Amino acid sequence: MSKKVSIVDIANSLNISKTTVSFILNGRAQEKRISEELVARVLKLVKEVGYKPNSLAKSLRTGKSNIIGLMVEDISNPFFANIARLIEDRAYEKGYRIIYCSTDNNSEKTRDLITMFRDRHVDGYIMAPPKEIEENVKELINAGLPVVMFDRYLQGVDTDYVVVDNEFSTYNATKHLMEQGYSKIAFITFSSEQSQMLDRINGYKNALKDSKLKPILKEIEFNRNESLIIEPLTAFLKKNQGIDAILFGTDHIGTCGLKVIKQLGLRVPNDVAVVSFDDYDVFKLYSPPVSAIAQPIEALADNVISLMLKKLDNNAGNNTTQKITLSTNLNIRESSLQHSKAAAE
Amino acid sequence: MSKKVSIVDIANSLNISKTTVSFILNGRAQEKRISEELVARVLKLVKEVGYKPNSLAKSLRTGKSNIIGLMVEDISNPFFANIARLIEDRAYEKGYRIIYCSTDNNSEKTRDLITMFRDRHVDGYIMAPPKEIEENVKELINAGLPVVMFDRYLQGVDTDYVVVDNEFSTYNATKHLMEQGYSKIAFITFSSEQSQMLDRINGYKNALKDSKLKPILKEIEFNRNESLIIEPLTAFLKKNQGIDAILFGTDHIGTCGLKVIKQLGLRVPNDVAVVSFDDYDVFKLYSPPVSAIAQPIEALADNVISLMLKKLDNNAGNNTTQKITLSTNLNIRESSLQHSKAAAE
DNA sequence: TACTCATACTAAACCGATTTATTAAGCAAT
DNA sequence: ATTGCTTAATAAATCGGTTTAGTATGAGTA
Repeated sequence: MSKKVSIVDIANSLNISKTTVSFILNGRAQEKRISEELVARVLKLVKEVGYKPNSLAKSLRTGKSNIIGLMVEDISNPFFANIARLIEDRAYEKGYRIIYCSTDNNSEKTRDLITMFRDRHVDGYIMAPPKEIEENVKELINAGLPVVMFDRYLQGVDTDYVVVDNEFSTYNATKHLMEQGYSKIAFITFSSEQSQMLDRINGYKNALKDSKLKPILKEIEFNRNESLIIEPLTAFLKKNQGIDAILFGTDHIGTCGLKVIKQLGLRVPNDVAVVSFDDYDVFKLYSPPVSAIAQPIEALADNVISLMLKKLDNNAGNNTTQKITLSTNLNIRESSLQHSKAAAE
Repeated sequence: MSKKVSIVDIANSLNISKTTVSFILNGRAQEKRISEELVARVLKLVKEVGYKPNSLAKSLRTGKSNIIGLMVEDISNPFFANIARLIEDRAYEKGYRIIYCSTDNNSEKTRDLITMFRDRHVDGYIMAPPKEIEENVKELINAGLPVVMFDRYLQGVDTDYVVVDNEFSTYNATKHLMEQGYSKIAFITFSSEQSQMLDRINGYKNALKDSKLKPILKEIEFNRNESLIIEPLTAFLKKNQGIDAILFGTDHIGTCGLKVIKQLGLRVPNDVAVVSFDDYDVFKLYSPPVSAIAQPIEALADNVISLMLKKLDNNAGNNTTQKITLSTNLNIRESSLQHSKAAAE
């Protein structure tokens, strides 16, 4: 019905120029020596008719949008959903809005999304990057656009990022299992060449190396269809019956793993001990409760958004990058306790 | 570096008018009788330099953005995260992008978000609405903007929506508990005046009424801080020790409920049987597995996006609204089976 | 009186597209 | 030779803001 008021309508109503209105609304009244009396009249009318500047037009002219693009692997994954939520909250407080989307770790789709973000003039990019987008990210950086990564980073691309100490986390969790008397410890995870996963694998291997134990590594192809994860997992566990402990690489694979373990009727920890990366309701509520490597989600989100806001502030300024590594917390629960011949019976 | 090419650059390079370029790129070359030879030359150059129209400018002129605004209660809640993900996928296939955000069931924030969406010219609104935004939604509809609701709807606002048969779902679940021999059945849920919750409560009450049992209804204030949910829940369960079964109103309250039950050392289903609305990994993996009312998430998302795309297509067209109600599935698991004095011992 | 300078605004260009209205050239018919 | 009709293209207006460059007015001063 009422076809939204524009800045021209405001100007005409008061018989003044839209320039003046613009200056007033952008807080440049003093600088431009506009009389306090006129400022008051303009603000009054603006409030009365509920005028809001069209941010599209604004963005077109200024090149700024007050929107931050956030790319996660999969928004339906609890880890990413929670981080996204916290980032959204912090950004909102600072007057920024978030557009988010899931990359599915698909490089092609991600490139597509980057161009979409780009021509929507988003002010900054926060991402958990898939592989093979190094060149695209470099382009962004060369164009002077702020980029912050989290969860993982791209080798050879100099950006700010916030990650956790993945290598130590799995090292520590594996050590814990060894201390509890387990020796045939498997690491099951999604196959990936991403930094975080390579680090997790290294941590696991190094811990075993200390005691000259052999790694048992199983990598599973990610698939949105859960049964395609459960299937190879089941096959693997059926075959490798010597395994006495499993470390899962992410919450999702851990959850699937528990389903398989349950289905196979294995007792935890008597038949097999379990530790998973990422803490999650499922692990806390499982019987017995499952030990987990908890990532500091709030701190992650806080650091990510702080870095981004800092970069947005001094847009021209220094281009030193910050690389932040946070530590995790190993929450030890019953699923990974005492394994000895005596205790096992 | 290279300051993005615009339509003028393309036009100048070929010594033609930008109008011509625009017509060609929008598939109006035939209609505008532009020679095939010129069309070819333009398309060639466009591909060569990788020109992409600035969608901000496009939106400003056309009023269309190819963006759909999606407002959920909380993106970190698995039910909403999953729906959001499915909707995002479907929309993406059709060339639409999604901006989503969490309302927190906060009417003030939601109004704010609506204005933000509005001046970003989103083409359509998909929402799980909080209360007291009837007027704002009516405004959208009056302005001819497509609105589709899901999970719940607003009394007195005539929009398309997709919901599940909440009333029958809880009726059915309650009946199931009664058939299994439970008689002191509590319904625990977040307090809310929203349609879906009122229906769930009604279904529960009606089932009890059939057998002249007394309802035991506990409503808990939602809070992002989990301990503020756990606390009153614990108090309630400690006080009402006669309860032999609980029906939880959502996945979140159900998860919290399980934490409390575990903490209090109650056995399921011997001390207390459990059924929850929403199916969720936690329920499938719990020991014993928890019975749940599964919403047809894919069907929900499919219907929502289909309705939206249909409305976007015939933007002018008919304004009949469609109200779709889907049925749920009661997945019966051990947590709600056989209760009798004999079986209980 | 003429010249400078501050004050208080404003006209017009611009961002990058779409869309409306118009035109120039060529040809056929009157 | 004029009119009329295609064809093939374009100039200019528009969307709704911001920003640059400029103007009208009156007071102060040499």
